[in-house]
Amino acid sequence: MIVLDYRDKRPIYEQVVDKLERLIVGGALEQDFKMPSVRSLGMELSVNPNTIQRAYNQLEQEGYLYTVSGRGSFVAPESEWRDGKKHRMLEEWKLVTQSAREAGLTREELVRELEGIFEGVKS
Amino acid sequence: MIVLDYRDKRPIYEQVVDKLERLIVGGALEQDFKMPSVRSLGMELSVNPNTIQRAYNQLEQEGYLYTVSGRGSFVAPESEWRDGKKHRMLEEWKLVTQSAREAGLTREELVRELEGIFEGVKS
Amino acid sequence: MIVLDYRDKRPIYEQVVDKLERLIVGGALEQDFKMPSVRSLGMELSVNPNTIQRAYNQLEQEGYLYTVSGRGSFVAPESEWRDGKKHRMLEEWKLVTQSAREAGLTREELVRELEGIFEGVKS
Amino acid sequence: MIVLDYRDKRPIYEQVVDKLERLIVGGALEQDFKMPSVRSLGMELSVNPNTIQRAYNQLEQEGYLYTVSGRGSFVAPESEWRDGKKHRMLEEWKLVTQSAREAGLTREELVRELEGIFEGVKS
DNA sequence: GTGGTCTAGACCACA
DNA sequence: GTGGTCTAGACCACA
Repeated sequence: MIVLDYRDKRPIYEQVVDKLERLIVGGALEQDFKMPSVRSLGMELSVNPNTIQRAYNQLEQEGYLYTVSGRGSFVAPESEWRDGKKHRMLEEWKLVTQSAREAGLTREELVRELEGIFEGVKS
Repeated sequence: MIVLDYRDKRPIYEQVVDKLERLIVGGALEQDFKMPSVRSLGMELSVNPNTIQRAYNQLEQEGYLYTVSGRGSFVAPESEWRDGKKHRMLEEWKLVTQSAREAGLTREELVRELEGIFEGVKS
Repeated sequence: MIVLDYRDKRPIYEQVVDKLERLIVGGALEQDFKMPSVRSLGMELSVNPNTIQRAYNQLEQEGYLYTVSGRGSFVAPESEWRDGKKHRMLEEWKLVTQSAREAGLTREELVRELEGIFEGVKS
Repeated sequence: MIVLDYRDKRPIYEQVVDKLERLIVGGALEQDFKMPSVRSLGMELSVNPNTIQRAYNQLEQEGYLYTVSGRGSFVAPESEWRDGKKHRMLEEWKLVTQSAREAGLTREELVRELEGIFEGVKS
């Protein structure tokens, strides 16, 4: 399901959050999909269950998961997280773009890169 | 010269690096400008000189400062850091833009924001 | 694991970097080998953990180690450092050879020494 | 006579030693040439006379200069420093070559570089 | 005075 | 337990 990169400097729980978030945003995990238990995912990744729990908690807080006590964690409907995610990404993107401008990158360069990244994507 | 944000969760030395880097990249500190000594800047920010030292070290490593032992630290010529900075910013920008696309932001939205950010800037 | 030379005028952290680098380059420490913690190596060498930390940081920056926060530091795969190391060594070697030439050493003398150093080594 | 590089990390007195040594070894300063006074050279380089004094002391110790009290410092005859210099350079060269070998550089690579460095030099 | 190194000791996040 | 950060304080080389 996920592969951790031990050479990544971010804490493990954050990597887990990131990977799972991508799977959900990318549509690989559908609404109401039952997530593996913290224990079993911990086993699979050779990671302490506490670490998985922490990741699940954060995902729940950001609206990606919902928990039914005694039953487990499930993927939340897109409406729960879609706007928050888009909004946060846009804010981050604006900050980075601002910094890019200050570092001397031009509008033309960035537009060109943008075209490359969106190539073949229907908006 | 700079103001620390104690709500920022990043370590102090990293904030100092970031602020000073912005001042140098933004042109507020010119080539060969003598930086305050680690002791005096430490006093000014109510921070241990070692912490400032660490920031200066990192800035030197990234080409923003050069140090003459026993004399002080000075702002390096733009040629030392310009290209590295642009390159690193572009790489970061591409990653964030990629993530923005995955979060559902469209080319049109990003181009519109781009225009806003570069408004009135001659490329 | 290593022995410090207190007559050496280089700073301790640099000696530690040097010794560990040799162990890694020489193959004595294999990929993914778990390095001793900064605390335990500090104890062993009667040196402050901060000093070891500094050495580990530098080794990480040069690609010899990778760190998993809360787990420890590990030897990075050879691919991470091999090329950089060879390149830096070659540059240093060229400078020293240039100086040797200026000091009056001849091509013949140096080739002879070279043969001695590479004696019995299959290229 | 000499130009200092303030971005060089070595202490200034060491740079001065190095530059003057090169001038002497390279034959630009002949035997018994009267060196400028520490004061005047200090003025010329915008450097404290103490720093120059320190450089002169070291050069005297290595046999490059001799001092006649009240008269000044003079370039020593080649016989005073030639062998020591060659010997020290050869030792350093052997160490660096040994390290180059350990880093994976081959005899063939080094011989090729050697030919480049000695190109057109009569031994 | 200035940067560079080091120690002892503390507290934190993470696992 | 492990690395990461920070402080207070010390001593050194260099200028």
